[in-house]
Amino acid sequence: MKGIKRVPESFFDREPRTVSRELLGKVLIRNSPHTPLRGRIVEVEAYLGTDDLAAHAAAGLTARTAVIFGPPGRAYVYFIYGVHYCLNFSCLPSGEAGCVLIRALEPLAGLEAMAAARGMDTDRLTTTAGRKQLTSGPGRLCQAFGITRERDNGKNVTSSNSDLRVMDDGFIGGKIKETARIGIRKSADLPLRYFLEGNTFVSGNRSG
DNA sequence: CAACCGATCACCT
DNA sequence: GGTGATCGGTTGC
Repeated sequence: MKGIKRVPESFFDREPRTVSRELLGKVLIRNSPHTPLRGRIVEVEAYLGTDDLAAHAAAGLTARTAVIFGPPGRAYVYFIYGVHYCLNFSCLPSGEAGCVLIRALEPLAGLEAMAAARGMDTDRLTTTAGRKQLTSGPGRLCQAFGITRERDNGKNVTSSNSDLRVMDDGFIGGKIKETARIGIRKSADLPLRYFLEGNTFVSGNRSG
């Protein structure tokens, strides 16, 4: 794997908004023995500390939110609507809350395994619309990468010991667009959603 | 201990 | 564009 660099833990030891912008274009990697999975991060949302009423951290430090208040660069995985998992990365040092929700990936490698994990026919991978179904949306990308709370919550995504990692392949993203976050009711007006403008794999209909 | 609610998706019209 | 599925975490009684 040439030209691919690890992302240091200090990358995540910053404000969620800063981490959000710089995460765009980075690569999420699942190292499973037979089929490594890779996807480029194209859409994220920042969730702030106890002041951000839309953030789980607003509930304070509980067993559920411990990862958000813990060290930076850890996977915070939660279960939502009784159906889906969502993947976040913790930001800021221990004792301070903040995280970034991963909302969409552009699939790069292991697409057939992702389709299998999602129960999709591999025939659909021949079209862009079909490939978009793999990882466009927080619940979808978790299913494609086999991400669950039981398996991944608390993992250090900057550690070479982890099978779930964030890497930098040198990709230079285009223009970053900011909008309000999706699917929340509280603090819904804050512009904390970030995505690569024009990228096909951004969730929803909006890509520019 | 019971009730409530949600950082979603797939399928329906 | 509308809505049901489905369940863990939190809160209030």
